[in-house]
Amino acid sequence: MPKLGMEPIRKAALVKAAIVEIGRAGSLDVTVGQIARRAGVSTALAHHYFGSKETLFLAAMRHVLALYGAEVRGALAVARGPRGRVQAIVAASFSPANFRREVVGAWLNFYVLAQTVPQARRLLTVYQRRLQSNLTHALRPLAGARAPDLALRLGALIDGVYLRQALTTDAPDGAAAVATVMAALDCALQEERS
Amino acid sequence: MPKLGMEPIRKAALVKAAIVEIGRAGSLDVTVGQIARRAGVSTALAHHYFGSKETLFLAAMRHVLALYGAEVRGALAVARGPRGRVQAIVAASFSPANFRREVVGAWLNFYVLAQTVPQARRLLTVYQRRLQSNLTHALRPLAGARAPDLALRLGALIDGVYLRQALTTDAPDGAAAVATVMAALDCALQEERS
DNA sequence: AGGTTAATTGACTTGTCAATCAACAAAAAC
DNA sequence: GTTTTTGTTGATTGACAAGTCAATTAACCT
Repeated sequence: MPKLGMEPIRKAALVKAAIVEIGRAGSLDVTVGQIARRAGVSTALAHHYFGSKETLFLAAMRHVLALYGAEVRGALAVARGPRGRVQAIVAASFSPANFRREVVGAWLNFYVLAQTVPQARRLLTVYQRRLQSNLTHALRPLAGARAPDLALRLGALIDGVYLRQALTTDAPDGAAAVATVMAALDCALQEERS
Repeated sequence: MPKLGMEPIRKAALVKAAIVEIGRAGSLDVTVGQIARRAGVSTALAHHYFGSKETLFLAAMRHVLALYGAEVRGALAVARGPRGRVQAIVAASFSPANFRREVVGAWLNFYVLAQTVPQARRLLTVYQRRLQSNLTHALRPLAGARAPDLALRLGALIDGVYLRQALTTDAPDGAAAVATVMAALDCALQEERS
């Protein structure tokens, strides 16, 4: 049965399964067995490729963060004008891919993981810094010296709206989320002009 | 050794110990043994009074939420003017008691608990609704019909700023947090006036 | 004094799960 | 055609933790 070149395929499947299981369970209390079963392999294989549950979790985090980063870059590439760039970042944060219940649940638990696992914290910190930096650059032409402060505010607002999604039973509404954040932006810009 | 009327004392001690341990561990992965030891009792006693780990966690949540609610009410009682009322709510959210690392860590994990335990979700939902309602009432004289929308935005911003505290290694800075939120408020009010 | 009740615990049961290991299958290399 | 490498798993181990129980101590009541 063994075919060659399985490693990347299995790893990818396990990472994806881990995200799904964490999202479904809404907790990091998922067994390697659950993840492996969903990926269609044995627990031993999961350990074979990742060495430990923690490593697998970290790989899952990296995957989610990478997806998000790619989405932001993609949206930025086609965005026009400073305000368009900000909107691109916000919209990417609430894109259907990132704003699904299971993904939000996984994010929430990655925050928890970051409390205990230094490497997880580092990953999240890097993400946050990059978001902050992206927002600041996009805001610079609009808000000048106040750009960093505004970026902080908008970044926190994005996180907050995201977090609240974890509580509501309703289906996620990305458009409404974007509208909320963009309204805050416009109000800040109006303040700027005056 | 047994003195009478221990129940409320033990329960309180266990609840407090649970919050501390959850905050310290940064995760719900704390054993009843750890909590009991910190409270100075045996694991059996913890089960005797609470019946299950989950019930103990729910009691801890209720305690944190009650503390927060009391702080908000207290601040509202002495606040003057509509803007003062908003500031009171915000300041209570970032008061030294609520903005300590361990408490923030506990909050974060209560969000996680709410993913799995319906009653935990109900508790958090009630808190959020009350915060929303308080903010809306305070904002009504300032923002009129836009009060609900603004309350939503400010509420999410509070949550976001709070969440970010869970990641930084720095000591919490409640004043800066309040400033961030109040800046957003002022900017929205300025928009209103124009 | 004797019975009831609250407080308290150590020992035990039961279950679970991460991680390991020994073994097997097939492709590749020689 | 044997040997090595890669993929794969069932079975096992060792640790740990939630929840139970029977037994103990002391206060309270009458």
